Amino acid sequence: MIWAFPSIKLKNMSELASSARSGTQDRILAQAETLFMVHGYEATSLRLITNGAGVNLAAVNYHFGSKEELFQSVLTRRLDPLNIDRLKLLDALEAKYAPKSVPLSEILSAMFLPALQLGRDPTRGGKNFLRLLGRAYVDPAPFIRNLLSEQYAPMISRFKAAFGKALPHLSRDDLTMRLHFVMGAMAYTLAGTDALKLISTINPDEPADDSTLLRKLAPFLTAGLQAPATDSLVLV
Amino acid sequence: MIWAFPSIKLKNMSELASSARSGTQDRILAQAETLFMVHGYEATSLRLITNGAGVNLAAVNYHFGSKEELFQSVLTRRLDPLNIDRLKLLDALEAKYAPKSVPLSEILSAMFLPALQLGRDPTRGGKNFLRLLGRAYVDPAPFIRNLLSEQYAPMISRFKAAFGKALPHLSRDDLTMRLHFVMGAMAYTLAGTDALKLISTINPDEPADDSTLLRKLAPFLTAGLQAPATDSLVLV
DNA sequence: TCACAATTAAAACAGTCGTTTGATTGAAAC
DNA sequence: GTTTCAATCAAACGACTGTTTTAATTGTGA
Repeated sequence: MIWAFPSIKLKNMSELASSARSGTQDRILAQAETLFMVHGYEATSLRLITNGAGVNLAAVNYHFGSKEELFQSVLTRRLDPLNIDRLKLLDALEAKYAPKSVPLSEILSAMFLPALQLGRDPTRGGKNFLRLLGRAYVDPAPFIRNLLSEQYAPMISRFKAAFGKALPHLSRDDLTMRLHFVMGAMAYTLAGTDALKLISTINPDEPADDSTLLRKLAPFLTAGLQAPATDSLVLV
Repeated sequence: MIWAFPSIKLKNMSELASSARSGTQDRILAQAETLFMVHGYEATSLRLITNGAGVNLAAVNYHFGSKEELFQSVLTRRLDPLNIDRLKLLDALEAKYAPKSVPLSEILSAMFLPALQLGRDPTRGGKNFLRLLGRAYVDPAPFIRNLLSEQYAPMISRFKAAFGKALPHLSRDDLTMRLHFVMGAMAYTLAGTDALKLISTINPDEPADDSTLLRKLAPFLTAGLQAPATDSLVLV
């Protein structure tokens, strides 16, 4: 193996331009994004990706090193900018309301609006990537779990602090669990329209698009987060 | 192939007893339940299952027919009784409150209490099965999606009607979406404690067990379902 | 004890998997 | 014009996949 990651070993500007010009990396990433979304990580083979992208099988290992690193590249190239956008919005909100807490609905907006915009922008992955993200949240593969927790740790801790400030009546553990529920509802919503069939046959003429779903999700989560902290179930 | 499913071809009572006595089917089911839970369907090989169960590799195809049918057996042997319990509770509630609607928190109890009891009963799968179920909800494999929707269709439609009666202010589509969120939060909660690491480092001395999580989930969902139906996000 | 079925066992089947190798291409660099 | 090196290619690597086959073994009713 001479260079596992030739695209990283950039000596000058012309090489940067040429590596971007070739397009095989982008074709691989685009095809992998779609196939990982449809079939999941394990069930997607490199031959399926490379055939669909019209490139040689060895191109994945040459450009990305391994299948796991390809998946990581697929995820981070969209997720990094998304989380940066989220934190920028939260920064602006906290500056605006300081020293008071940011209203709950506004914190949720800071989480959702960047995802909504990304979902409507095909050049940034669009709906495909949102679904891939939702599936990644619940994938059992250890390297995906580690990848996501590293990728999300800074963003989540910032938002958790903001939520805690806006919801002073919740204990630390209660807040943790409720954020868990928020992530779950969001991940499941992103993960797939086909999962909707579980609940009911929705009107096929006007399919519930992802942006509608996300908009409907916000008031649901706001009310859930604001609920009193008492247990409502009597255990048997 | 003489008999693909010998356990189904039951000629008399003694044969039923002997097939249950052998124990290799049960050992396969137990091991498969654990491994499918930990690694997911695709990443779990039959050799991993049979080695762990201490049985011959061919035993899976002999007793269950195929890997997919093994997974189906793992799922349905727990899920069928669970959903029957849920519907029994809902029946009792509707009889008690008829002709008025069942209170929201009671409907949610009918969904959660049977799952809570199952989660605490190791002889019925316990926590392992609950996590397996949470993962199955979001597995991309088509046969798992079909399996679940068939398995859940009657239960969901009954509960959806009850929810609709208790939440008359919601349109049909809004109700559908909110039930979608409910299922998502529940699936994500069941799917894994390790997913909690995403949100925060929870106190390792007192790990949030599944029953606590489910009890905390109910007030969250109750408030979310009762939220007004207006969109709270201004789109850009 | 015999016969017959149910079950288990070892081995091979025909593929697919991710990855690596070695040769070939093509375009800059000197 | 030669050198150089990233990029691409076909081909093969060894390991693993779910499934099937064939044989041996077991347990049970006649």
